[in-house]
Amino acid sequence: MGSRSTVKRADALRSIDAIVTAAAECLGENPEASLSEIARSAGVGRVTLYAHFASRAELVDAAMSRAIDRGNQALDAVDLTGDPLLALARYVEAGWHLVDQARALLVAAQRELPPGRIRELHSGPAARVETLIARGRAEGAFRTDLPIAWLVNVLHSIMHSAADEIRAGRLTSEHAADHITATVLAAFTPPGKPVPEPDAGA
Amino acid sequence: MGSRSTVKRADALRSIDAIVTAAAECLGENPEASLSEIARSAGVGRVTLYAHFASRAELVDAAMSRAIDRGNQALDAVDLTGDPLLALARYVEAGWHLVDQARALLVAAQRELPPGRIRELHSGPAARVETLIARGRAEGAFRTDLPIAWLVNVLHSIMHSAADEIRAGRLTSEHAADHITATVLAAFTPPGKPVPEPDAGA
DNA sequence: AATAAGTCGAACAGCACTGTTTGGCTTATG
DNA sequence: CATAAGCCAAACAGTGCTGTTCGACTTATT
Repeated sequence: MGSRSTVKRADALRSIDAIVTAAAECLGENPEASLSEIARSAGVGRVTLYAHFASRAELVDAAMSRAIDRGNQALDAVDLTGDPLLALARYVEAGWHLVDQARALLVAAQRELPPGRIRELHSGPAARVETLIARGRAEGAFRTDLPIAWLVNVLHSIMHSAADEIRAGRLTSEHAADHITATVLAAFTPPGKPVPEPDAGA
Repeated sequence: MGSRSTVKRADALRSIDAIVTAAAECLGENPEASLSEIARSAGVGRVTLYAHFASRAELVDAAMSRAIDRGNQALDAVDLTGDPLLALARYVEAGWHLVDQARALLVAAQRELPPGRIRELHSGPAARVETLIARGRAEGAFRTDLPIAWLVNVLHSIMHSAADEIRAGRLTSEHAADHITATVLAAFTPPGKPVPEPDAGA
């Protein structure tokens, strides 16, 4: 689905880009932002917006897809090989930031998009973490007494909550990554084994 | 604030109760539930609802307050003395259930109520956990390298995420408490000390 | 320069919700 | 049993959004 006609004109592409950007921005601040607001913020008429996106859902989907794409690109640059503990730390360092930005956008997506679509969009990042955790388990670094899906969930939920804490002013972005890594590494440690000390990396 | 006139009549009290109950129920399923829906579900006219609650916010506040009260009562029955690890396990056992029920209600509250009010309502349960964690730290059972507020946050955010997982069908309420406790106990373990094995309690 | 594509403001219709009023009815309570 | 308190349906006004249509204007493309 998409380009019905042969090709889009340059200014149309520019408009579309501005709209999606503005959508990500507005919905990021307020998940209930109206299409009028978004159009205004994009420096574009409301009608133009409807000319490119048939419904609110379609726009939210586009904004979310772009955010995920950007995130995937950023995550591609992260080295997830070597010591699973350090790899996980690197992942957190790069990832919590993305989660922070996409936070409210996700809220909007959860309201407007069917749940299956959300999971579909998240499948990329999720797979990355899953394989990392699986490897860590195979090497004895991570616990095997809890399902992988649960561990993935714990990681993301802690990153999300850190984002909330920052917004509430109870946590500085300075310490966020450290706190998340310290917490998650401990949570992933197999029962009976000692919790890793922070001195290792950096 | 509350009863302006001398006393409320019995049927009025019954209506109010039915409304608040229905509100908790409806908002628990859908945070955007309209006042009409709630009134209908309460078996009461829309006008009656407005007779008792001046605004939507007022009703949400009432529903949330009651849920918190109930939660506090349930938590009062939990023994938080003795081994901090076991005490925390008992807290989770009793608490995750409450979080599960109040989950969507909280979402509604976050939209309608000022953030300060939310924190105020949560101060009861929060204080409970805080003192438990503080005691566990003093006894060397919990880590001291992360702020207490962060640990409290981790606990609640994991309980919340478990509730989400259950609703998504990826986790059974059977295993929820076990997973949460296993995760949180590990996350709270001081660096260098071994993660507690699950065989202990039960 | 011709034309198809794109943009825009204004205005329309439709919807759902909030909050209020009116007037008649039922019921708790003294 | 009298009456004040409470209940309710219907109807109203007001708001803010979505999605569409229209006609005039501008701009990219060939």
